[in-house]
Amino acid sequence: MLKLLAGQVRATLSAKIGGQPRRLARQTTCKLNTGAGGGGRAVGVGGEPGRRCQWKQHTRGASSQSAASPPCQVHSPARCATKMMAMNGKQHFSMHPALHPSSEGMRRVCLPAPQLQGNIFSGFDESLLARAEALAAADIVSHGKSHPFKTDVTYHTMSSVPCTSSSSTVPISHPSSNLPSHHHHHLSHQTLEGDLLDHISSSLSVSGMGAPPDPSVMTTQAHQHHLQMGHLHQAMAMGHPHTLSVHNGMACVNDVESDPRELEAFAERFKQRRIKLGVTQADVGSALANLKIPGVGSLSQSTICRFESLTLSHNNMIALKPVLQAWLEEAEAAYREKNGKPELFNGNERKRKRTSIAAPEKRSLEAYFAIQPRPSSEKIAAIAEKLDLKKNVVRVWFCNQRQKQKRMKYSAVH
DNA sequence: ATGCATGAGGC
DNA sequence: CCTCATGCATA
Repeated sequence: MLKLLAGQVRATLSAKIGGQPRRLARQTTCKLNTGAGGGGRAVGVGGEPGRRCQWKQHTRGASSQSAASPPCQVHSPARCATKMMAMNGKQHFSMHPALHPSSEGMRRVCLPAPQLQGNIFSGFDESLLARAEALAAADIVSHGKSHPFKTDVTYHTMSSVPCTSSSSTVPISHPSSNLPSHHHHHLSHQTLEGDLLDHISSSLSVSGMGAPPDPSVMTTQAHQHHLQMGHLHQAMAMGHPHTLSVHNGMACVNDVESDPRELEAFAERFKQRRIKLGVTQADVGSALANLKIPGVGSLSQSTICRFESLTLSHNNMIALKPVLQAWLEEAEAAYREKNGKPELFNGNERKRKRTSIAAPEKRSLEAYFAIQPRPSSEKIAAIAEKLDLKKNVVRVWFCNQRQKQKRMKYSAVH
């Protein structure tokens, strides 16, 4: 099984890191950030200067961006298009279902969900919307802030999975999309408005106070998957931390450890060592391209930061770990030898404005989200209209909110 | 450290 | 149109 695991990891890596598409299937395209925005799945490039973290990172940073990453080079808008791929092709290893951790499932399971009532009313209409909004507002007034839930959920270590990686590729990934409903009901739909409203009201208020976690979404999805896994594993995972050796071309990555504890420990260790080396998150991100690991390009400061703070999905953490581990080893070796590392500094110009949703609107969105995390297009349009926001902004907000919910964060809780 | 966004890969 | 991995822009 190790092999299997290893394979998986690899697959994961390739898929993600490599810029390859998640399911490996298609390859291609790396997209890097082309001009605009963010990124897609490929490894993009980019580091950024950002920093301001409290730790010491001195800000120097400069902007970075490395130039090209192996695969695609990046930075420019259209460039890359094809290429890449060389690497790995491996892929598809399928694991036994049992092995898979399905991160999603787990995650969800563990997540605290704030209010569930939401599910019950899944289809709210205008009035419901209005209600939610009103409630949100009221809520606010009454308690000061009160959002129903906090954004990130935390993934608790324990639950996680054993081995796993699920690569995004195969297994796990998507449970989600359309999930049916879980137990309770989604059935209702508009009809029950009255009742729903009442419920909602209560729920909202409740949430305001306690902010219970919302299981709605997760629950659903979780069900889809096996929720099981909860604990099982750790055992295996621990084994070896092998580092991944990624020697040319082949990465032997076997880090199988998908043990959340391991990941958590690694992230922490990574952060400390990085700081010790005096390297910023942005530098690490851009330096990754220098590792020349096939399929691995640079990453942004954001991603490194999220890795360290464990705010990436489980799969993503697992995929990135070997790469970061490789960098760390190399950087420490270089440090010992006193070689400065090459890093890269580049500067780039950027400009893209970020829309910012005002607090009141945000509160309303949160209220809606508590009721229905996955509003239909129509609902989104209705919400957008009410809040005077662009529909796409609202849609993206919901997507991001859902993503946040699923985010992993190991908290030792439990 | 995070919010809003993009885009590949999927249904 | 969603999910997921990521990134730019920001607080």
